[in-house]
Amino acid sequence: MPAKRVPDIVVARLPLYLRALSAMQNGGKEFTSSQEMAQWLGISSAQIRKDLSHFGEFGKQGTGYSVAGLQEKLRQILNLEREWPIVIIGAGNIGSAVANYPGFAHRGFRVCAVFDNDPKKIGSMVGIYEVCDVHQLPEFVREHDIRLAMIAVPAESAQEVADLAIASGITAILNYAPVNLIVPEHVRVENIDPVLHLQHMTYYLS
Amino acid sequence: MPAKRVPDIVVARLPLYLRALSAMQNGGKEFTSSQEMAQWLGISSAQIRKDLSHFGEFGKQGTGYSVAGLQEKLRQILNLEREWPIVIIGAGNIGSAVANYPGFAHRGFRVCAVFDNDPKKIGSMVGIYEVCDVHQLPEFVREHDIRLAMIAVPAESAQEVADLAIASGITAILNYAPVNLIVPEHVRVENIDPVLHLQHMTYYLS
DNA sequence: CAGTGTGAAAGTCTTCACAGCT
DNA sequence: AGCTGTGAAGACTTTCACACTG
Repeated sequence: MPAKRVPDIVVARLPLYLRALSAMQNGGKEFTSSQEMAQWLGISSAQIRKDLSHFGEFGKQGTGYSVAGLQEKLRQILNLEREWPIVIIGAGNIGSAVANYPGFAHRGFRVCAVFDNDPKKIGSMVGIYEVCDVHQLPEFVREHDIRLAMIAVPAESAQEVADLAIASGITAILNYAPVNLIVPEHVRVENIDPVLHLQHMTYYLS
Repeated sequence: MPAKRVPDIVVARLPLYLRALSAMQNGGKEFTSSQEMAQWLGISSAQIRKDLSHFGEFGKQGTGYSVAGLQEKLRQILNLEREWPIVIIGAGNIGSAVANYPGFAHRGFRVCAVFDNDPKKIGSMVGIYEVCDVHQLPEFVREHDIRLAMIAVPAESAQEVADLAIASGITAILNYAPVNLIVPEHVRVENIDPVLHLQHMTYYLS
């Protein structure tokens, strides 16, 4: 499918397109156009067409795109035709909230376990999950062939926990700790730090 | 300060620099260089120097940057020398986790109230906050002159809630709902959707 | 016609490489 | 020597504008 190498920034927009298409489908739409999507997303229609053109020709001239059809294509491209298991490391505020977040299930992911190193938390329930000892992480990850982890531990422990996860076979990390993780070449990290966003916005608040 | 117009992408990196500098200061460092920061952050030293050069000359040749000094400069640039009050709208999983997140206090922000529209939640406690009726939002925002809101409500209500917040005087929104908010020119929105990050990463997991 | 797919042009961002300061 | 600040070069991204198609 990736005829040539596709810029990462293009790949990053595909999930956004997918999200818009889902919303349109819920609204009962059957067809859409690059213009309509563009308006919805606040970007240019040319960009959407160009982005999609990296992967194939999914539209019909004069008609636009089938909402269901384009969704399916994007799911294929993003490897979302299967369900990905995820582990959460850290059972504090954020870890618990993420574990109970209902938004994963219908978008390709399933949280399968929550880990922590705090003896007080191990064994307790976080939603439907019993918190496991982080020492069991390697075995669990290997046994269930898990690639994705979300890290929601304090900044001080994040690197350590990431190292453990990677040694266990994790190759993609969504990191909620406010630190830059150092990881080997073959591992991808994305970060979520709300404060970074807030500090970005305060620049524009005179 | 902004000699000319500074690219937004440059502004977005300043908080990252600030975060790295804080960590260095906690580690007892007094001076650093663009190279050291670059290594820490996984970007190029030239980029850091170029970014900073938009705002002034903060380093000393041969020596580098004073960790404390550069931090102060960045705080000035980002308007972080004051503390910004924030309201949270939505007292579910995410809203509660964010309300109790200890990471705001020392980075320039203070959560001052949590709102919801669910009568079952209104009046209950979320950490140290009593959940207020969202109908009180306009008055509260005006009275305390609040500019920043975090939206953590279900996707279906997010736009409605954003409109209310904006009408009340909010001009910057950190949106946790998985939808694209449509807002007037003068309002800034940043989005956090973990699923977008996960879907981005699965592209690279064959 | 309305709307795609796409080269070519324009615009933006990053890296290079080096003069110059400490 | 070591490291900054910065024009100029290079790389990357977005937009334009139009031939073409259903």
